[in-house]
Amino acid sequence: MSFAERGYEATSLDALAAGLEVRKQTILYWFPSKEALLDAVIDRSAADLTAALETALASAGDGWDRVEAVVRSVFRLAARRPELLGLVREVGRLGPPSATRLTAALEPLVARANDFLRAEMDAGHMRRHEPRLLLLAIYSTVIGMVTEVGVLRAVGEEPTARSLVRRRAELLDLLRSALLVDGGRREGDAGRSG
Amino acid sequence: MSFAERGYEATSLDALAAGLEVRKQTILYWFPSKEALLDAVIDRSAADLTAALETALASAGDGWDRVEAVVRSVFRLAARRPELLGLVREVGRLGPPSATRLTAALEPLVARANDFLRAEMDAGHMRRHEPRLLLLAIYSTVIGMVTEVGVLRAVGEEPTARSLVRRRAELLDLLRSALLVDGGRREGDAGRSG
DNA sequence: GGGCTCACTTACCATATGGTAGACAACCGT
DNA sequence: ACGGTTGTCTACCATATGGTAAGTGAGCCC
Repeated sequence: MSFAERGYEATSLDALAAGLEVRKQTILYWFPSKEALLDAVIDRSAADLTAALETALASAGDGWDRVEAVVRSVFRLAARRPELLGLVREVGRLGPPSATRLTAALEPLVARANDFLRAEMDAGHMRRHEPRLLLLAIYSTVIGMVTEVGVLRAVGEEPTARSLVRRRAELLDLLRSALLVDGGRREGDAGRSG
Repeated sequence: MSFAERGYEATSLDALAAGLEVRKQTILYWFPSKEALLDAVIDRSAADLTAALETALASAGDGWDRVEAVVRSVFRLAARRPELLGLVREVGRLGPPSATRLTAALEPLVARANDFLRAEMDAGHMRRHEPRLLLLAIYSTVIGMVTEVGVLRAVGEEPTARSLVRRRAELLDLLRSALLVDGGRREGDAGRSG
């Protein structure tokens, strides 16, 4: 869906319909309004995203493997269905009520990630951080590495498939260094342990 | 400028004019078109951003201090002039030609950052990474930590001033772990200094 | 075959938008 | 005092947009 590429406001129903080789009224027959269409797209995307991550996590091991599985899954989506991640980005920008809908749909994933991170920290595998802020940071980085085509070009990297692989490797490297305890240490020892 | 908040397409000249307590035609008198206005805003924002970072860097020390100075500067901007960073995000999303204009205006900063990172890596202070991709990652994380209000709420953090300080601390912590050699494990080659 | 629903279409509309044309008042140097 | 410039305004306009109303034809059920 080109809501993700051109942006919601910039995408007219006529343009959308033309892309589907259909008249605008056909869209309004299936969806009562443009916003309802967006909601439907959000629901569908959230479901797809959840399914993809769920699948990836199902066959993943423990600990760091799970982080890596999620990242790889997201990058696979970036290659196969870039609109999906673009939509997440776009909806986040639109703010309520659409953003609320999306975050609500993804809340279970967030909660799981939160619990996971906390558990890993408690187990001493990961450095201590505020899990919520850590999630925000990881989210931003991953989405950015995957969707920021403009910035990518600005730093002189063309958004090819090969580049995507490089970015994935780079990102995993960074995350490992940032998160894993045995991937670095030395910081003021974690004061507050639950 | 509310281009940053509501988005370029979603911001009408009338709305803009109303905010300025002026008629739309006054805007079109000073700027020949809406896009010209955007360009002007971009130029101004890029200049302000550059000035802010330049100032921060001028009184910063060496090595990691410089990264920290930049991050602190960006967070200060986030508190004082949130539209500035919002605009960067928005323009990045708009794509060419506006994005090209912005990236061109910020290119000197990018080049400097690139050189800096490479030098730090060569000196063995930072882990080896592709500087360009590293920049992309840092950019995404910083902008995200500062502008992703929706995601912030989604993870259960209210975007207050206090939260901003927490986010800054968290981000600096993460960056230190991720980037610094002595903040992490033994990386293959690069002889670790100090 | 008549009625009915379904998927989709054409016709149309109210509104909002970016932009043009030109009036009008304040201010200027002479 | 006056012609010109400057900044803002009112009056319009062409177009695009989301949405409503009203068909139209294919398939189906009896």
